[in-house]
Amino acid sequence: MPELPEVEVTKQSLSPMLLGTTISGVHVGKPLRWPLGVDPKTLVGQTIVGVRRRGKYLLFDLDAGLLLLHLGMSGSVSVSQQWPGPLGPYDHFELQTTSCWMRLNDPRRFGAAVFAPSENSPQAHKLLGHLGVEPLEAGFTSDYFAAGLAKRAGAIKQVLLGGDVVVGVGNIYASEALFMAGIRPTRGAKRIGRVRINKLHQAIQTVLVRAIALGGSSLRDFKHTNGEHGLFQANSQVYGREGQACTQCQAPIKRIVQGQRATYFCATCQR
DNA sequence: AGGTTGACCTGTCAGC
DNA sequence: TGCTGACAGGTCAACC
Repeated sequence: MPELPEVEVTKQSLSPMLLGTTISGVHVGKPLRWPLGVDPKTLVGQTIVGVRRRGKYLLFDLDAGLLLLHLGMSGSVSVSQQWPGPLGPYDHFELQTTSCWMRLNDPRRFGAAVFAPSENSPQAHKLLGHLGVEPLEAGFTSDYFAAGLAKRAGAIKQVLLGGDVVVGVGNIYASEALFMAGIRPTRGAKRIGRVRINKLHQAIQTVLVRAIALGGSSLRDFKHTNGEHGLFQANSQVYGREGQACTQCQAPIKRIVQGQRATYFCATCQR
């Protein structure tokens, strides 16, 4: 999915429903990417005192510990205040609280629900420890971004996806931000001039903020907690538009593969 | 140490 | 209609 905007939109809708409620039941379905790491029963009785996002992880602060949810490629979360019926074949994790049910539905099972005793525990550190700065927080300055890119010889698209310089920029928004900044996805990160780095820094924030406002993208099966699809898809400038005319210059959009992932760009507008 | 590749798992869609 | 292969939002571990 689930890039930063989708996770952020999910967090925003989950938060008011879950905050302050107490877990009364936990159901674990088929194995996800990682095991929960604790007997589900130990979560019962704990109150959800915080709902946060870090990169593409949803974090639920409990009285004693932290629950991390990742949506992988195909995950989505639903919450409802009435019993949503029996678990479906792809509902692999469910939290029942004193006022609602929350389910993680994930056909491909690349997602995960993991318990960590604290944010500083090894369990949490393994997943969160290497993450770069949040693109929409104050730490993401263009100076920081330029310093991060200066150390990286690899293609800028793959550095963005790596998540150790800046988190949350996934395959769709990496293509979109690079188009907005006029930078070719294959360009070595350290070979981008400062003026263009500033443009990319701005483009990443613009693309993400816009996507959040539109409710996240919805290329396939992403759904919000209320079951509605996002609207970003209709706003895509390059992603998924191979062969179609560039919105700036009319040249056909190209598709290449980098690191086994599809990249879309305009060979005229992006250098 | 940074860069690259494979693996995880299953649904959908295009093409024959 | 049915089968096969390509492809899909992510990210870690294991290599060079």
